[in-house]
Formats: sequence, structure tokens, C-alpha cells
Amino acid sequence: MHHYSRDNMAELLRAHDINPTHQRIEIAYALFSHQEHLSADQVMTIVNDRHAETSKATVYNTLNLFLEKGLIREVIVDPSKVFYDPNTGPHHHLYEVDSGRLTDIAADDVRIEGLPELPKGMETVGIDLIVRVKRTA
Amino acid sequence: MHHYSRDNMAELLRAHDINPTHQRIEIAYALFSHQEHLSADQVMTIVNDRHAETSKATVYNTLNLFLEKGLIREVIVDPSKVFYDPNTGPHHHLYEVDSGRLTDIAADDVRIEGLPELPKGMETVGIDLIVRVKRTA
DNA sequence: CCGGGAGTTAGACAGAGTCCAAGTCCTAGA
DNA sequence: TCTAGGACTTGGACTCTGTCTAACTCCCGG
Repeated sequence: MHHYSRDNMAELLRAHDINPTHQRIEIAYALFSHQEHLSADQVMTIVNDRHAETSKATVYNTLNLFLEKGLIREVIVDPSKVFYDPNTGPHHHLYEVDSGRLTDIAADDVRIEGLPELPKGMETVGIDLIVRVKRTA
Repeated sequence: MHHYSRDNMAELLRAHDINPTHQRIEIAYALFSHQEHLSADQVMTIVNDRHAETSKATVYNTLNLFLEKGLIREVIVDPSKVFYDPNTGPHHHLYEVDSGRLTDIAADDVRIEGLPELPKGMETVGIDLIVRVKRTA
């Protein structure tokens, strides 16, 4: 799927067992129709730049709901804020320290080998690989 | 070196081009004499449990100074706070999601292969690999 | 048309971290 | 020894991200 519409979003939400309300559709649309990884704050700005007024509480509620339901993923690279990533497939991240830009690294060719056994009674939730880069001086 | 004293710390600080003041020595000692990765808050508690009163501002100033000088490393795994890691050698992290416990993974046997070329004019600052685990239900 | 639950809202609140202006400490020089 | 100045520290106000709450709105089923 390459083109996202608000109707798409409604279906997508339903498929993830989420009741598609106006606000939820707008927020999902904001996330999926943008390339970049957005912070809660950016989501709110985008959503409120068009007609509808959506409150901060709803933005946070909704993002957390999307997380729970596995619709999006959170990316923790910046100590000051969380980024939300509509791409839930396996992939890694490139974080440009100076600018705060966060981009994807396809997981296809990346191999991680030699990780030790997990402690008993533990299971992996996820593996995050973050390559931090900066502009060469 | 397996045993850390405050005298050691003074030397260590000087070796990293940091003027060893009382507060800095205490903070360095707190970090290096503990196994765990500590948050700023925990550092402050530890340092103030003994005699000296050290202010929040100083704790943050000092941790940031240590970071700049490469004495410690910051670990960003929890959206709500930063952890500080006195181990600056190459290694990875295991994060227990439920409890917030953060432990090291030795880098010796771990190989990461197939990372794509960096964009022009970029250089790697660091590669963070975080394995998130939870208790099996 | 009505009642009720799900969803939304404004605004108060919490916690991490920064900033600032004033105060203290330490050292070098006379 | 005394003093001036820079380095360091401090309390407290402030900012920012995110959460909570209690009231309100919306929508759907009967």
C-alpha cells in the first residue's frame, strides 16, 4: 500500500481492534502519511493544522492505544522525547545527533550474531539497534 | 582495577582533564563503585546519603561534564529517564521492561554485520544495541 | 427520543532536566 | 598572610514531556 487515505485509516484501525473515531483517524493519518518519525508534539501540531481541534490528552491517549494494539512502535533515542514509528516490521534506526533526524535502516541485510542466552524465565520483547551519527567536522 | 577509592577517582578525573572537586569525586565514586546503571536521581540519593550535600544542579552539571569528557556513557532505554554507565568500552544492554533493570551484554561475541554505508559527510558516534526482555507470562 | 457507555477535553499536576544570579571555595600572586 | 579572580556550587524558578481527573460530548441501541 503506497497511498494513505482517511478511509484506509479507518479500516486499518478496525483491523487492529480500534474503534475509528475522528481524532484517531486524523492521528493515524498523520503518522502514516508522513515519512519521518514523529513525536507526540509534532503529531499534535500536524493534526491541529487542519480543521479539527484535538487535545493533548487525546493525542497521548491515542498514541498509547496504538502502541498497545501494535499499530505503531515507539523509538527511544532522544532523552527528551519519544518518537513514534508507523513501521512495525523489523528494521533499525539511524539517528542524526545534531539535527535529531531519525531514519530507518532496512533490516534485510543486517545480521546480529552471538547474543548470549537470555536468563531463565525471560523472553525477548524486541531488539533495538540504533546507529548514532553526526556530521563530520 | 577492581577496587575503587576516592583517591582513585581523583586520578581518574585528572586523567580525563577534569578538575577533581569534592562533589565530582563523590559522584564519580557513586557511579564506579556500583554495578548498576544509575539515573541522575539515584546518583543524587547515593551521594547525599553520606555526609556531603550536593545539589541537583551540580549532579546534572557533573554528569554532563563526565559525558563530554568521555568518562561515562549515557544509556537511553526508558522514555522517562536517562541512565549513566561508567563502562565506556564497547558493550550492549539488556533491558528488563517490567522492572526497569538494565544490565550489560559483553560485546566480545556479538557481531553486527551488513550495516549500510553511512550517508556522505556523516560519521558514526556510536552503535547502541538494546535487547528488551520481559518475564515470561 | 432517551439513556448510557465510549471517547474527548481543559487544565491541573508530576517528574526530569535546565537556567540563572548569587554565593562559596581555591589558588596564585604580592 | 592577605587578596582578587576564576572555577565551581547552589537554591529555586522555570520548561517541557507526559499523566490524571472530572466534566462534557458524542453516538448508538432500544
